Amino acid sequence: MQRSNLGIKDLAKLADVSIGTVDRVLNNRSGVADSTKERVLRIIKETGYKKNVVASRLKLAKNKVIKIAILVPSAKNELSYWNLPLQGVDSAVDELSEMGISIDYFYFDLLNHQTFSDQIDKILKEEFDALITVPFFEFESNRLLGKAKELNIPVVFLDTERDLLFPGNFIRQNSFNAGMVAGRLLHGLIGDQGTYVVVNILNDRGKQINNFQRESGFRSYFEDCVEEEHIKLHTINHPLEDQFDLVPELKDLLDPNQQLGIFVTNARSFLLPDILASNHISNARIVGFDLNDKNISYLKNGSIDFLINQKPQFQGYAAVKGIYKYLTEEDMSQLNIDIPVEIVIKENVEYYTPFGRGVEF
Amino acid sequence: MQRSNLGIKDLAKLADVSIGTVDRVLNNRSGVADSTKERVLRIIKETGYKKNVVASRLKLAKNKVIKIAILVPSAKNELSYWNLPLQGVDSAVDELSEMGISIDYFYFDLLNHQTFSDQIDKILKEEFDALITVPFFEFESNRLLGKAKELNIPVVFLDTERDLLFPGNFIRQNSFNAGMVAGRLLHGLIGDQGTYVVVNILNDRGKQINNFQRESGFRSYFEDCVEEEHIKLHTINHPLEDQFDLVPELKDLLDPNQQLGIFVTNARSFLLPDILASNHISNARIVGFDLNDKNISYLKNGSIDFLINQKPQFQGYAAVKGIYKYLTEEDMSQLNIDIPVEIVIKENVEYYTPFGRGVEF
DNA sequence: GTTATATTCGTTAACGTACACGGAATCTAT
DNA sequence: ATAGATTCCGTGTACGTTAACGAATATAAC
Repeated sequence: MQRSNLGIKDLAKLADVSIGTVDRVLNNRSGVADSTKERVLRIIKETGYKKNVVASRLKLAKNKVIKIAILVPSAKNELSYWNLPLQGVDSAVDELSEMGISIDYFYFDLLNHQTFSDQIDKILKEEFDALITVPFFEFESNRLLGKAKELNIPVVFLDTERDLLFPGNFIRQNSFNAGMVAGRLLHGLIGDQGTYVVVNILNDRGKQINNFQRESGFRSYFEDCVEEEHIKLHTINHPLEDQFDLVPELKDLLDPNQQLGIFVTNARSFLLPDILASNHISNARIVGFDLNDKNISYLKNGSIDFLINQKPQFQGYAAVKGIYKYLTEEDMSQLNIDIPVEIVIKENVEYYTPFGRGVEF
Repeated sequence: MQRSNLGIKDLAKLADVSIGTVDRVLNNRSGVADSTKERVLRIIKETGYKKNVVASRLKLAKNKVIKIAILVPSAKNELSYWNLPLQGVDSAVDELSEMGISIDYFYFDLLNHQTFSDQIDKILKEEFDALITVPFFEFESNRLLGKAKELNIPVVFLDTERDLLFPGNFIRQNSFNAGMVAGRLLHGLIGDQGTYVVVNILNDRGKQINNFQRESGFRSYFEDCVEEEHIKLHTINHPLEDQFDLVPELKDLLDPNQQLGIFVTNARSFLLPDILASNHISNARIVGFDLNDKNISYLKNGSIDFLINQKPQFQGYAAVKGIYKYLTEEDMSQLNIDIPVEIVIKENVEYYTPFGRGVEF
């Protein structure tokens, strides 16, 4: 890291031109002779010049605000998961407010592809500098990436990774890896002799990419780590309904002499403890995802053993910061982030909960 | 958050004075009549003006560099723990380099109080704007805080919290809480029937505050959470020697029919697996602290089950950022931080290791 | 040789804050 | 009454970057 700390003015002196010319070279604008351009470029390389982003944004903050759009599923209520990335986004925008940055929110309906497409079109028309969204619809995501590539607008996808026709930027947890983590945690609690159940609680949209990957990672853990003998490992795919009761399916699987390990592949692990209790199943351990209020309260009373945090607030925060870094420094390194698979238990949950002890996300 | 985004110039216009006068009021310098001062203050309040820190630092970066000193134990080698906070410090300084900030490193000898005191005196003479250090010596830490208070220099302590005569700033993990976390993790693996051993591996300096607090938290977990029946819970305090062998003490405690849960209260949990193996003890589970290379390699091969991360790099990083925020915005909120008790296992260790997948500390 | 048209480059005024400098007004002392 | 001190406040420059403006030179067309 070459912290030379010299400015455009010094470059000008060294290259024996004016700062205007150096500026033209740096922002490769037209109107500079090839010979001088070469000379200036040489000086830039030799000195390891790095532009002062702060001064640059100070100048530009008024006229050239960086406009970011975020398009997420419309939330049913204020406790919705999708408010969390938005919180992080707000927090980053607030931090960068002095640098001239603005954010506009757009929403689509998870059950309606068209609403996503319509919003995308609207956003692309309004000349935003960057877009944050989710890759839930494959076809539409591909269409988006194609258009964005033409317009040279960076797109960052949150929450889920998926293969697309163009390379995309993803800020999300590796769900396969998260499943492996869940595998070890549950295995540690239950041991080789127990019965294991992967519970996919499906909503209107059915099984999502994350569910598949988490289950796959979970199974992979047991394939890798357990002496090949037959671990009893089952899967239940259950639609989410008003009167929700897993037990008929569970009962067949359950050996009362064995411990039961339950891995819930989404945020609805809070549904399990009551069902288990009402059916007098007491030897079960649960690992689930996400720090929603219900999950947290069951974690605190011991009904849920582990929660895995995918840091949704941080995803939004990091997306904005990454975009800012890319647009101001042409550094793309922060546009692709593997969110740590954070393990949360009763004793450390307060660090991860909003307004808890933590300062980070 | 009132993002009015108006500047000192707008304030001046509103108050019908010049920007110079507004500046004098803001930085409460002398030379402004009470009546106008009052008027300006009213405008400031009404508009919710917030100074543009970035522009301010741009102006001051050259002449008024923020000078920070960091005083840590001298490292035996490059892999030493104390290089980690320094890495974080460097990283923060790098991030803030455009804002005019500099760091100077000082070292003391952990076995010699006097070296600490001498370095403190040296630092205080050189007119630093802030100091980062560790509170390992009680008397000397008190002396430091007293002097720093006089000179109005903020001090941030890393790694360990301790009661001192003046209120201090601490960026550290709550070790009691970390012990509780270890308790639950080990209890989950071993269950009520096992034997538990807290191992304090002592070096030249004996038992440290963190060791006490971690053990205390660990014991507290079992008091709170386990149905009062007698959990078998023992403590071994063992000096660190070349030929280190815990087993004589362990053997007395060990029931071959029971699982053994070992909680190592410092970073030396890597010493245990070999000792256990050479004595044919195979039913032991280990929870330790810190992501040093040896611990990580045992974590990866399954000899250690959990490691607790206290994010030493982040501690250094956060200290510098907190000091910067305090000195530029008079916001002390980032000078006291409870580091999350991060749970690390084989499957997620790569997120926490330097040059791993993570972007944060 | 004059005018038009590019091409290349220097000058300068911002962005918001800090602070030195000095001007103007009021007050004190002789 | 006038010099000097004091109080109050406005002006101007600087931080590093950007970009509009225009000056200088070269090339082309008549």
